[in-house]
Amino acid sequence: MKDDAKSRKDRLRDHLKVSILTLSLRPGADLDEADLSDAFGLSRTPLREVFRQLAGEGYLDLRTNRSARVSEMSYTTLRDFFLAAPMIYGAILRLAALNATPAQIADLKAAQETFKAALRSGSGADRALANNRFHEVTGEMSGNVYLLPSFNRLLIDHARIGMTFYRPQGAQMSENLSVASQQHEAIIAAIEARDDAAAAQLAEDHWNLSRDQIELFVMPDALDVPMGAPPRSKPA
Amino acid sequence: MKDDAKSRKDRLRDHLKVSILTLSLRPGADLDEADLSDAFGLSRTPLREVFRQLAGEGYLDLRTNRSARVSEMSYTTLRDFFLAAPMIYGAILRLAALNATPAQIADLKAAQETFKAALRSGSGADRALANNRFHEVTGEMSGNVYLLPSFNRLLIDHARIGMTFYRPQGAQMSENLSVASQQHEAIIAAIEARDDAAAAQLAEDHWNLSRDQIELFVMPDALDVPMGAPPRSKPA
DNA sequence: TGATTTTTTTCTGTATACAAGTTGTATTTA
DNA sequence: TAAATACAACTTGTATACAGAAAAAAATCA
Repeated sequence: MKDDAKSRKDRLRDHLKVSILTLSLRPGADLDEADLSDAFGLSRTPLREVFRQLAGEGYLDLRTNRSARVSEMSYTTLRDFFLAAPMIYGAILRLAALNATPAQIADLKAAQETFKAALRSGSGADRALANNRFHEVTGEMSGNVYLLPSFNRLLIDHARIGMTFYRPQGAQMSENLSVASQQHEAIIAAIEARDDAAAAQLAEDHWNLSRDQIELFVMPDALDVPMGAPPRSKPA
Repeated sequence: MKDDAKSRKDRLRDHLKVSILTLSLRPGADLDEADLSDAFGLSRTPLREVFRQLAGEGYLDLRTNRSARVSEMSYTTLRDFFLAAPMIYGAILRLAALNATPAQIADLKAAQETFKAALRSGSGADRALANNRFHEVTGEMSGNVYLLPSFNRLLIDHARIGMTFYRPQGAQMSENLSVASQQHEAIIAAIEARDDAAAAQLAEDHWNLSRDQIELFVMPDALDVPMGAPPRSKPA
């Protein structure tokens, strides 16, 4: 049971989280208990406990007598996401500035270094995971148990939305990512200075950047699309 | 396995939820797997799955190789609660007004009837549970998967805080409960009228009433506290 | 051939047995 | 007596076997 500090259960949990966040496991995908049981050397009992926990965190959907599924992403969820994200992100960053500990600030800087490395040489998945980790740390900093469940739920789908819409390697996107990185630095500075107003403002800016990037791909070149528009066209 | 529509698992889940919300199971209380297993005629495997789910919803805390515990309520959580509740409640009620279906409005009216019945003849626990159900329905109405996790987490502790601070049967409290009931009616009206601005305002009013009631017992007779001024003074 | 029913197979849900870990108690030692 | 250690009782974690439900495949009938 004590494998090497990290139990097989933890490894399975991490594997599923990463696979889901990077869309390696697609929304709606079925998970086979027997396969995973084999692959991770775990019996079905602990495996199903991991499923239940991940379902609670919003990674999976469980239906009785049916296989576990990666939680869905629909048009509706995107709309709900746009509605909830600015509010929660602002509140979390404001609280992060007020409550961050030195150890957490060190974590945040480390996360930002990883993010910058991923920008230089990493894959889209690496970027998404590193960005996800950065924001997870801000959540830990806020330390508010009532806001965290929603915040973490948002982060899951933000990563997945990012994987969807940040994929094409346009010049506009490189520029956006560079700005995002600068905003991360500014966020770190605001938190270190305990400047909660600045942190809240940066949350808004950071969100707007992300939102614009998403809209760029949801509404390609947003110009007079006829009727029955093509699913997606690549912007310049 | 198919007992009578409601499985033994569901019954256990409901029992634990009610016990925790009404403080019949106190924050920090240890849960014995063998006892519950006996009492509900369930083996430990499904029982532990229920534990994991309830932990995900914020009812329980799980620690490896130690017994499951009812989630704690500390001074800190109360502070975090006061911070997060107004924001989330407002957003939920606003969305509820915009998205409620006729069936959900019927549910809400039924919940309010139960609440009024509990006010007349019920115990403190009955009132807390009926009030909890009323607000749960507003959460369902909002239909926003990103806000619901935090909202439901807040509702758990709101019920528990209510059980703590609404206990003494003063005249002030009866008056407050009567006002709360009237606010519920107004909330129903605003939702039926799809008036989201009114719903948001009512959320604020309803929250303020609840907050004042809590403060009444946290700071009894809150008169000119000398040094270290009180965190907030009661509005007119 | 095509639709429908029956049978087979596969997968999920639960019970139970056992392994590993924790806590409390008794015993030893200084 | 106080601290430390060893032992015993108990509790949690995991594997496995089996029961029940859903899905897939085969067989039947029009």
